[in-house]
Amino acid sequence: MTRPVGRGGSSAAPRSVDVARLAGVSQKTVSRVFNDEQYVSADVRRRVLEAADELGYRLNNAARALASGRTRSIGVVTLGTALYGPASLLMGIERAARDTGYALRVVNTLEGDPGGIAGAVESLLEQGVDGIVISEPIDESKVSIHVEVPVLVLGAPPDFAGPRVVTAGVGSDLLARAATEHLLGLGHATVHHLAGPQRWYAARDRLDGWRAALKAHGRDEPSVVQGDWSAASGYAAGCELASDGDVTAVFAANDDMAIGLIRALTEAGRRVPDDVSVVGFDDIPVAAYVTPPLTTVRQPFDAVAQEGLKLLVHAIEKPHQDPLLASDPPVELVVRSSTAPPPPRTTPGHG
Amino acid sequence: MTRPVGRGGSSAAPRSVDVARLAGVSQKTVSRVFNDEQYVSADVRRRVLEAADELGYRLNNAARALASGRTRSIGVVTLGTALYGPASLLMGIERAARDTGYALRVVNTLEGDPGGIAGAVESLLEQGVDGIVISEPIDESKVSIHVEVPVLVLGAPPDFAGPRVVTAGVGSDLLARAATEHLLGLGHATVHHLAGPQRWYAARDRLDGWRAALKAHGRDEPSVVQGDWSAASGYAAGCELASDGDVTAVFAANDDMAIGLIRALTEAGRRVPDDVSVVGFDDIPVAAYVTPPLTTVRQPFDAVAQEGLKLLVHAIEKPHQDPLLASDPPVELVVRSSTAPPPPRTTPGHG
DNA sequence: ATGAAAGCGCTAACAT
DNA sequence: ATGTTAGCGCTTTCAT
Repeated sequence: MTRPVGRGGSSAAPRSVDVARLAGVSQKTVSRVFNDEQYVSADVRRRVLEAADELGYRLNNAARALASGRTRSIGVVTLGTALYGPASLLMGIERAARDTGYALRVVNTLEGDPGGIAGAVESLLEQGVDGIVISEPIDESKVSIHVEVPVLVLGAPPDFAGPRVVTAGVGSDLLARAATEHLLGLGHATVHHLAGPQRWYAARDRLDGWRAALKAHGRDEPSVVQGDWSAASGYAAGCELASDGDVTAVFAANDDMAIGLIRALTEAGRRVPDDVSVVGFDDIPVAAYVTPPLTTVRQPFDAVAQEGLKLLVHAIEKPHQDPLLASDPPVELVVRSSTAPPPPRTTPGHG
Repeated sequence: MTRPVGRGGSSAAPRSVDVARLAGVSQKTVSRVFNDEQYVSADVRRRVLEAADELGYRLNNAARALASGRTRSIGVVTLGTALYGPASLLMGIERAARDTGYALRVVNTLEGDPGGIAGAVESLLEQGVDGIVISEPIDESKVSIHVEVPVLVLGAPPDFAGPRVVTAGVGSDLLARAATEHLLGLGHATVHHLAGPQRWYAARDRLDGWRAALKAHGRDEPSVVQGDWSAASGYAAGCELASDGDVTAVFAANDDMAIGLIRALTEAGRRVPDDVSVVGFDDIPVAAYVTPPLTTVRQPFDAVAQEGLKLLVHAIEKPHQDPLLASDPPVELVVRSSTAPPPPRTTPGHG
């Protein structure tokens, strides 16, 4: 109690001046060392580093950000679900961000959140970020992105535009198309689609890909069944589809729904893949081990995150150059045992 | 080109002085309004808010942090996997953090990362955080947490101690015990365990719970089979266990492994649950829809995250009070169709 | 209930 | 290759 604990107290964190004093150099030189600037002699650098180590010095990021105007951090807006896709993407983003030397700030938008994406972006801006990534956006009241920092939108078409917006990984329609064509190639007359919630761009994308494949091959487009990503909704859809004898192939917009669907089909006495083929989307970790092992399409989350971040960092650090362009991620269809040729038509007529 | 774009340029973000000027008050008053301090007349508050709105003013967090010494953000160290458990926990933490007014900074420790948890903590400290949460820690070279800020460890026993460490959600041994006792209650002579990687506290916890249940009931403790959380490792374990006719019940440390296990058992001709009962852990979204629907144990991730954060925030904001104590999270066993009484012993001897 | 002055710990711009 | 000076935009402390 005889000694103030606050400023100047014994517990105060060491600052760069303290290091400078101990190393016998100017404070600016310490700054140079910690910023890897050139023109510091090896000897001075060593002395500074030693002094810093001795004092347990740590750079103060707030001061650095204030003085430089750069925070060296990137904000990400996620959906706040533990769904495999979004979660994988987030992990990929963290890894990629760290590789490029940026820290990560995360804000969720729970579905139906007040403010939604716009609110999340606002909150990130206030926290201070050099760039923002919007992962798996959903469409809510036309977010007009009106921010000074560059924005990376992962998994939405470029019409999500704004002043400094870059996009990556928008090829999920291609993947959906590949899935549908796999089924068509097996000999199915047409393919039904169990769609995700249409507020999600990811869901719309897959719907588009399915539709494109059907159209390209001149097939009928059966009416779409709506799900909400959950296995429960897949189960409900399966109950509905099981009663329709024309259904021989279904493309589900994610694996969870595909698994629910298969269960409903099986319970209704329709065998998978003998009677009905099912393909999923995502290749979740258990996809290869459910019954039957699921044919599905795999998204290269890591690659998408990595490329996206490269574009974002470029936009942050070279604001006057043209933004880089994203390349389409590779299509990877994993064929397992939930798909097969359609059963022979035993009843040619409908009655 | 006739006008510098930098300082004082037209694109500079408005500061609190600008707001003050427009509102006709002092800069300090603007600060008061934005910090919800008392002693600001309703009229002045309104004028300040209007001015801020007009200019598009946003508080500068770096400056605030520098001046106040508080960052109003919490750092979380995660494992960098998209596994359901860790991902759910992270989402829960984000939500809870935001509810308490803190922003979130996230750092992964990929398994086998240089520096590991200690490195991640160091990096968070440098970024500037008021508290740290270590989610689902793994045991690597005895991390001695040596930091000034409070640390919340989620899902590890308190021996992970340090100066200002609080713990929550360590009851997963209780859940494991409940799972094992469910099997015992069904009449199984003993229960095998398919364990997670023992570097994870979560895995050890479950092992302990299983062991405790067996011991409490005076049962044999079969040798443990090691997995790595993946369905593939569960499958491998299943191949091994299928050949042992004594195995009638298995408790798997997570659902993914349980699903792989069931597949191997089924392929080997051992029916689940008729010949072998299996219980998983986590209640992943598809657990109810795989074949057979999985009996499993559910962790209240949200509740754990919320309680943990309450403790952490308390430790941050009331450093001189005693830390709050965590209550054990509730046990929730979800009984579905992968568990049943053991088959009648048709072959009494081993010949 | 409001304001003035000082300074948080760093980087930037300009010496030397 | 190294040092000096002046802020960055807030909060703090102390007046009033």
